[in-house]
Amino acid sequence: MDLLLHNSLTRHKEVFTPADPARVTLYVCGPTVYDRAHIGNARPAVVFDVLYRLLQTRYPQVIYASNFTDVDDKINAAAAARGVPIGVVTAETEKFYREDIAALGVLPLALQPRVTDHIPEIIAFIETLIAQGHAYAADGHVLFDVPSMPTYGRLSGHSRDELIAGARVDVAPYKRDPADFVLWKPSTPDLPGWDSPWGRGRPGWHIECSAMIKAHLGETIDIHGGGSDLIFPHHDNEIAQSTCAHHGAPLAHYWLHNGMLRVEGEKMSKSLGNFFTVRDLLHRAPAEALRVVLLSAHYRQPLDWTEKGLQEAIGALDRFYLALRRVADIMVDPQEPKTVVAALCDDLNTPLALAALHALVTEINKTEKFEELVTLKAEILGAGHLLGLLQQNPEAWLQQGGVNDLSADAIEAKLADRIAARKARDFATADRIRDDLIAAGIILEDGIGGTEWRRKG
RNA sequence: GGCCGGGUGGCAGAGUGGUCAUGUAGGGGACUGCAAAUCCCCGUACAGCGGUUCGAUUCCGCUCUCGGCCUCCA
Repeated sequence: MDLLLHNSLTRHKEVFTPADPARVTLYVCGPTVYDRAHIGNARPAVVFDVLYRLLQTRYPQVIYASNFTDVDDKINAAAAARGVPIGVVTAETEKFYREDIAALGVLPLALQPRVTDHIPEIIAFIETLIAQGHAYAADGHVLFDVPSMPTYGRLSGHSRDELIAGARVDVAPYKRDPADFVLWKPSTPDLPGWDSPWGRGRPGWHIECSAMIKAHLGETIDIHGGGSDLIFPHHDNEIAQSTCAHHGAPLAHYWLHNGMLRVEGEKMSKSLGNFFTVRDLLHRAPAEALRVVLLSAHYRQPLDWTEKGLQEAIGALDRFYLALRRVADIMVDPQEPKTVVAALCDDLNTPLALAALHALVTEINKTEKFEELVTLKAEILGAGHLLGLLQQNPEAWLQQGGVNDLSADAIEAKLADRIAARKARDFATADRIRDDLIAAGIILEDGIGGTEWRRKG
């Protein structure tokens, strides 16, 4: 089955054909490490994790890199505000990011390069651009010469003229052309800086991705991903730098962009007070539920983060794990179901994949036949593996609770009392015990094999 | 102002030129001591106006409207 991906470059779905099927390369723009990851940061991490998982089922080697941008004015500001060295902010934020993203079931990446580890490569890259006549030094800066690249702005659809016409900021005097952008800029002694042919300075925003892609993946990669807000200027500028440095070789064949997150219908912003960090949300809801929310809309669509949506995600996982609990004793080898694979192969249609998973769950709930239970459980777990879901013990999900909740032992004791009461057909006592447990957030289910319990999500 | 992308049932959210999304909420039924869970059934959703077509929610145009980017941003 072909894998179709929507290529932002052509604005069409295209069949994915890697340049070298033996070595598929993927790069996704990572965070600038100055503050806790917010839920919007988590969307590309989770979405491209699903792509990574899907690619791994189809190709023997997938090399996936995502950067940490650890040189940036926002970092400088954050460090100054806290009165700590920049390295403290970046090291701490990177650690938090890794923890938060791992909690969301994102597979670890082998390549997570940092800008500060690639300064020589960046300087070399800039020197190449100057030598090729695509960049120039001026007033301690090095700028990319936009008019030297006729196809500049193709990804975003912006022409250089439109950019200049729509410019809302004053043009720096050292720029030859108003559209030129910074590759290298001077640093004052109090700011991080490195010696360079143009004096002590630091890299501009876009150059690090071009340099690190070249260093780790090569001149041309298969897939480049990131948030849609990066299309312009970041990705257009990456394309400009890399294409010009590499004699016209494209930077990436396929460009994928995820849509932006909103919160309760509003733009997420610190000033509105609706700025959720992943950490905050992990305290309020199970990580797996956050992941389901992030996959419940197609990655290119905007996603409205709502409390209702989060509760629905918890409900969906309850349904999945309830079905898996019923077949907990059956051992299977996970197998990717065709319906889910087909959904994901159609430009990562995760809502459709989730619908297909619901259909499998309905099927397993309906059947008593052992052979069907085996097949369906294998497929449900296989779907879960592709989506990064359903990898925990059903009881772990269904009985997870907060620290102040009733302990499992206490619940089991009450359950034993109730079973005795029911045996004696003392339903008044049995119902009173059940009501007590419901009040404590415990839901009971009397089945033919005994009574099961779970915590209300 | 420029460049993009949307408007689907109470809500969330796929998709399609002509019988079905799916989930959730709601109504009914089966099962249950009663529940819970599960299963079954139900409600004539495609912003508006034109056009193409035997037929459009799906294609084209216009209008209205929402959002992203153009400035740090996933």
